[in-house]
Amino acid sequence: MNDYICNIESINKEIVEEVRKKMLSSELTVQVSDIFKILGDSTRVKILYALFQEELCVCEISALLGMSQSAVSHQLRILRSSNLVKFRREGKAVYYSLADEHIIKLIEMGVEHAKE
Amino acid sequence: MNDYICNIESINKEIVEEVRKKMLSSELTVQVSDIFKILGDSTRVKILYALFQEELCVCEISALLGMSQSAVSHQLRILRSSNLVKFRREGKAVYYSLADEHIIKLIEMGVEHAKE
DNA sequence: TGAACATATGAACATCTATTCAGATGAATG
DNA sequence: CATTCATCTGAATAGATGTTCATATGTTCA
Repeated sequence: MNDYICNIESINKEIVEEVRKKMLSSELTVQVSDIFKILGDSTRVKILYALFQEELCVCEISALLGMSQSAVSHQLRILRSSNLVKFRREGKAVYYSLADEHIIKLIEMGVEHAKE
Repeated sequence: MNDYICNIESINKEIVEEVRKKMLSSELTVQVSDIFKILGDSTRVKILYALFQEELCVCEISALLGMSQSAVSHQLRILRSSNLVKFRREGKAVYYSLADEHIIKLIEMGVEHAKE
């Protein structure tokens, strides 16, 4: 980027500084946007919402969503590594469930926003 | 994808159907994930959070974030087209502000989640 | 009107992302 | 222990995304 600074009345430099003080830390902002990035894919939202209703194994999820088992598994990996889901093995099947229902509150709030 | 269906006890087909009934509509899910997609970039979260503090013009935002005017403008275009920000022209400058503070509630909830 | 300034935009580019495909892993079962 | 089944994983690929650069637009002011 260039270091261009516009000439709008000098007082606004103070405003910028005031706003800067109230900003979230850069790390926190990145963490927050990382969470939203995970919710920014409809497949993952569907998986989370399904697991909110019921514990499900991989093949049930792929049947529910009409997606390949592989695609679902890749997305589950992302959800696992962000600690949004947990899983247990039962024989050949692996059952997934929500690690924390808090994430559903976020989704529901997104739903509220979308409905407006 | 392949149409493979696993052989887990037949009763689970009923479970899948039960869950399917409780799922959000596909369009709504896409709309929701589209909102999260917008929040899934730290630059946009920073811009929204800054505008929550104060109405700002483009060059103030770019000074605040240490980003080029062009990059900020491109992001503002995305925020504009999702109706998250509004703007008014004042001479040469264009001042942006939040269209709806509701989006901040979402961000704050993301912050809560991130802090855990 | 022309120069200076603030912002917007299109093209180009590098990076990231989601899915598919092929094959590996790990558990049950005969 | 070989086979079958459910799941996982790595490589490949196509499409999306964010930034930069150059330039266009629109406003002010001399």
